[in-house]
Amino acid sequence: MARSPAANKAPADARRRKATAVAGRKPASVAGTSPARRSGATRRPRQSEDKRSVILSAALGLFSRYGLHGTSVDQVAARADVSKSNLLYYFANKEELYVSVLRELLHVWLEPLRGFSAEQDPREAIAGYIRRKLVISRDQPDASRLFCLEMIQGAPLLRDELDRELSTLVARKSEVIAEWVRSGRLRPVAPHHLVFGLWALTQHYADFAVQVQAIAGRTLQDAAFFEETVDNVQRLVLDGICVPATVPARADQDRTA
Amino acid sequence: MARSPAANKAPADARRRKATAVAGRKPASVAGTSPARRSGATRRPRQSEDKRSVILSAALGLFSRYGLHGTSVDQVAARADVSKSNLLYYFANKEELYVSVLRELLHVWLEPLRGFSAEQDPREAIAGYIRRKLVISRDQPDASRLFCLEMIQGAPLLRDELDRELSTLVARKSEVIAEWVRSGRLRPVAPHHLVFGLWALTQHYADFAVQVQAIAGRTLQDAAFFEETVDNVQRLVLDGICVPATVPARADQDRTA
DNA sequence: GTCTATAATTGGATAGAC
DNA sequence: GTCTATCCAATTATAGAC
Repeated sequence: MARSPAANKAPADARRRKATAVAGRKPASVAGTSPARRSGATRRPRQSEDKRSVILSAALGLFSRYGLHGTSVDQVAARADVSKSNLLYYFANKEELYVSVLRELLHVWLEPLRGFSAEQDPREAIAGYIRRKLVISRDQPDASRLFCLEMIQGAPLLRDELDRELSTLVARKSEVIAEWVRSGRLRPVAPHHLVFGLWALTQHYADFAVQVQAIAGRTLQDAAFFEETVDNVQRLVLDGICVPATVPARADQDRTA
Repeated sequence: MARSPAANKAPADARRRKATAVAGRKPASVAGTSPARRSGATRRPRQSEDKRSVILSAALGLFSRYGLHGTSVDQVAARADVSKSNLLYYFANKEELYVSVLRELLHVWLEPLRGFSAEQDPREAIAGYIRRKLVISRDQPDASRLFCLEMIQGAPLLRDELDRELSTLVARKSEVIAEWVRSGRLRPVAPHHLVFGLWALTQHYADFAVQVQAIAGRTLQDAAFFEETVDNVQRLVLDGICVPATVPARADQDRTA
């Protein structure tokens, strides 16, 4: 299967290109077989850029639903409104296309987390983070789903980035959370688990949208449901981890207490 | 896995229609000649049952990682230690095998939720539920992943069951949660969102095990990490939704307010 | 029930004209 | 850069002997 880079029986030169794309460490410069990859040094004509991004976006839509193997390049080409061979002019092969999509994803996906810093009020920072992540789940559900797909499958094509970019970022932000806890602004919580919980709670609404739809009858596309979701998730998390002082007094509950 | 006798029996005609919503594939004509499915009425020799379940379990392992399209029947056969054609004697085609796996899954997946009833103490019920779901995430991560995969893809082969079994069960249990809220034993929370949150928080550790491993360096297989996870998730959820009476230290809040 | 072919088709990738 | 026409590998599924 095409799962492991050099573990199949493709022709030699084709495999060479695949291995390069998959391993990802090396500067993915491919010998002049195809002009698909010659970035950086020379500027690319605008038209090419546009077409590439059209293809990438079509690919995202399909890969995120059917996976790498469930999607044919024909389908991507059709959706991007280019011919199959033209697509293969821009991306040397299917796997390179897939990885290209994934790379863009990782950036978007991590962006909201970069904002965390110890100076912020944890309640505001976390509430804002939840909202931002839910906005992404609402506006870019495909991205979330593809990321999830890739994780489920063991991230064979993203493992390097995972170990580097992602885990170092999380390590830094966990330190921020730990600082919030130390300074008494947050209840004791294992930072990693809080991060996992935030991801899980917010991405779920994109990844399991079908299930949410089946049960709640609505998805994040519905404005009211979106706000309802933001509110519920925020309260679930915050009222669990914030020190009691930061919990706004609820008059009715004070009366009953 | 659970060999429920009446679990997954579809009549021969179901085999014939294998047109799926999956990426616009056209139906492959199937001549309904294989004896793969003749159940219920006649008892099946034990050996057949055993072999079927061996195949199903092999299929789960592969489908859950690589998806329906990412897995070949050859691979399943190899993993189950049977020949490909022998496998196709037991399951008329690849899709029937896949659906058979999914059906068993849904049952396991929903089981813990059935326990909820209004008479229980919500705190105990929910804490117990979290632990049970995390046990499943630990012991049957493949099942969780395959379920997730199917959801991401829009559950094309499970949609009926989703709309029936799952959503009616959730509707009933949501009523239980609502009752807990009404009786003041739980903070105000939208039942659906609580259910989604519980699922998301617990299944995340199975579905994103690779990410958890990359960041935390451990998975639920590690006993200490498992208990740490149970504890953190329980606290996150419970201290968020339980009535303030169960939350210690309200005194300072009154002072600042 | 199990096996050895093999039919039948999909789909990734290339060649070469323009 | 783009297209048409292929090539060829991978796989599903079937036929039919034992």
